[in-house]
Amino acid sequence: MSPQGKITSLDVAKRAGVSRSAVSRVFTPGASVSERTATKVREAADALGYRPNVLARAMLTGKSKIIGLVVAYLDNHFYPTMLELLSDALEREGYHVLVFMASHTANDIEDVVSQILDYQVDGLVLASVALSSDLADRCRASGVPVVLFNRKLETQNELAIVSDNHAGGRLAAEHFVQLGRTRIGHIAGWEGASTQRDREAGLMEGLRAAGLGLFAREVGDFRLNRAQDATRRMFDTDARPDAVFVANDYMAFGAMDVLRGELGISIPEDVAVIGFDDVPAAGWPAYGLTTIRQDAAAMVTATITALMSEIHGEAAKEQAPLPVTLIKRTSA
Amino acid sequence: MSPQGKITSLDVAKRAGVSRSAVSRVFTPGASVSERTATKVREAADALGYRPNVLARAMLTGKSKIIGLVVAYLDNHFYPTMLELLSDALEREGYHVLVFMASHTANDIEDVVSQILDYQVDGLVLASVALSSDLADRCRASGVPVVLFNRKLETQNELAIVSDNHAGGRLAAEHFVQLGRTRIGHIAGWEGASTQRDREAGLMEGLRAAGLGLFAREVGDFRLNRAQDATRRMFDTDARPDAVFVANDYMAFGAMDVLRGELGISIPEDVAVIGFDDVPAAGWPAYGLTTIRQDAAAMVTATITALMSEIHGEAAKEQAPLPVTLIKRTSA
DNA sequence: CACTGTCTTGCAAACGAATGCAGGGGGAAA
DNA sequence: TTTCCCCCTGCATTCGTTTGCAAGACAGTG
Repeated sequence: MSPQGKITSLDVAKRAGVSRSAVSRVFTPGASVSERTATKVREAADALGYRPNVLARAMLTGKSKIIGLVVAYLDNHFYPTMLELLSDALEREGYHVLVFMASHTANDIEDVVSQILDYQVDGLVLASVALSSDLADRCRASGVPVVLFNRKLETQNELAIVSDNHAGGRLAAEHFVQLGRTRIGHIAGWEGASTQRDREAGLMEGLRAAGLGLFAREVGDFRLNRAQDATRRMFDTDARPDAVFVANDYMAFGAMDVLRGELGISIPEDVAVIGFDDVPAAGWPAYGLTTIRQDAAAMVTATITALMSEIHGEAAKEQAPLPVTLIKRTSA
Repeated sequence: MSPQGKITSLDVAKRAGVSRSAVSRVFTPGASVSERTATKVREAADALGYRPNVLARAMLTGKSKIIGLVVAYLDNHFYPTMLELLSDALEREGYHVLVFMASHTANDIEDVVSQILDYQVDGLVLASVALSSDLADRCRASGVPVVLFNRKLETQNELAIVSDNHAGGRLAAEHFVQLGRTRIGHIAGWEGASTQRDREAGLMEGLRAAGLGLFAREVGDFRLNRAQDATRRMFDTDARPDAVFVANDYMAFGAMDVLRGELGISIPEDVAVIGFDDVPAAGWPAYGLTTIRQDAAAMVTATITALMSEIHGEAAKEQAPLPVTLIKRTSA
């Protein structure tokens, strides 16, 4: 009970009249301790306010019980939601989340991942972050399981948890067609993202099936103001689309604001809008955004399942894309 | 260069033909190493892909370079924003953020904080989380600096970073008065929160100064659906308010949705609405929410300054509440 | 009473790096 | 050339745990 310094297992051991090993065993589930010493130790520990030092344990066991999360966009509400679900679920498993922002430049991911590995994380979740192949190798080399969240790599055989983005794009196309729309525009996200490519490919396939082509296309890079600019460009013409598929809800909000607020276009009468994700705000009446829902909870569950399998040595099996649903609201 | 196992400083030392100490010193800024061995070591380290183990270093130095963050509401976009700023700024200082959700029950904060301390964090940020006084003591006892973010404790002398919530409430009142509104309602947040109390006290003071009282009051607990219920209750009467001060933007969105969508009330003609925080969505045309802006960046900066002072042993000086601004948009 | 088997428990060696201390080497000054 | 001093470097200890190993305790059985 040093006034300022930490109390160690040795302090507890002394007070309980046992060895450090005994103390350790009391706090190690499944270790062999008699009930008598266990209570003695627990009493001493409580009295002193002792708790095992996770870092010291981590050194020895090689398990830090921390999962690194690299996340790029926190302004798109899909990711805070995901973070909350992930953190909650991991806490239940005795893990915790160390957050790393990759917001700045694109190629500092290298640095970021290096820093994470320095913390001896037990696993790594990369949320909507592109991973270079040599970086992937480095991670594998250091034996840390990596899961890509909402992004996949064609070239690598990394674990990737994604929704069926292709099907989602196709659903959007089909809904537009069913509404009788023919001049369909697309506001794309960042073109380096697999999600973007898949969603757009699905859209194109759906249009083609109805004998249609893409009427207009602009890039919004998954950023709000870029999406707004994209919208302005797309509608600065006489031949305007009568429907727009926006690659995610976040950008769709920006697009709707421009359409309604700046251009006086009414939704869905003049232009129907469909987004992707189904973030909470999509359901708020101010937007009433028709969208393709990704099941964030299922994605997180799948992420954790995969992570835990890998951590426990069983190679996680490839995860099929998770199903998406068309949520009809007022914007289309 | 063991195929799977970690490479340690010993591996690098062998390859470079020096001792472990030399390697350590190369990676310790300010240590005494000759340029010649430094390059030798760096070469060997690069070749092997060596990076110092942060956990091992942490044990010895007592500095883990990790900051714990406990956060309750991630659905209110003020907090993701804050998290992004905080994480970015801390990364710049060489720290990282370990996230803990306190979303569930109220009294598991005890557990949560204990768990955090197990990780030997260098500091602790509690965002909109109430801290019992004995818990505060335990933190102090373990020598971990604690900063309360957006919440303060009357009884304790904990470091607390808050905006001038009182002034904010008063600004809202004054703006309503200036607009000629007289029947002013208030949708309160969680009543245990100091922010709520201060904002309401400021509102009341402002009203009183104009010879007014509160016309209606309901509690929304900082939750969206509770705020919507609160709005329904408040307007389920013939004597309706002509202005509402909602304790944060997040609830204000819910209130506006109910007013416009369900009750057909127009904003600001029938009812003026003012929120608090100025989250990004408040500026989106769909809401155009007039609000009291908290400067999240300044709050984060102040948080980090305080934290770093305490970590480096200089007692951080008490931080005055940060100024707030009335942002006029279309809702009032 | 002796023997064997099952539980407990302490000892000591890890884990990977930082650092005080003392010794070695080299350069500069006389 | 000698002496002195400073700069580097290696040794060994330390941080707070876990865990294999072996010994001790104790009960059950013949």
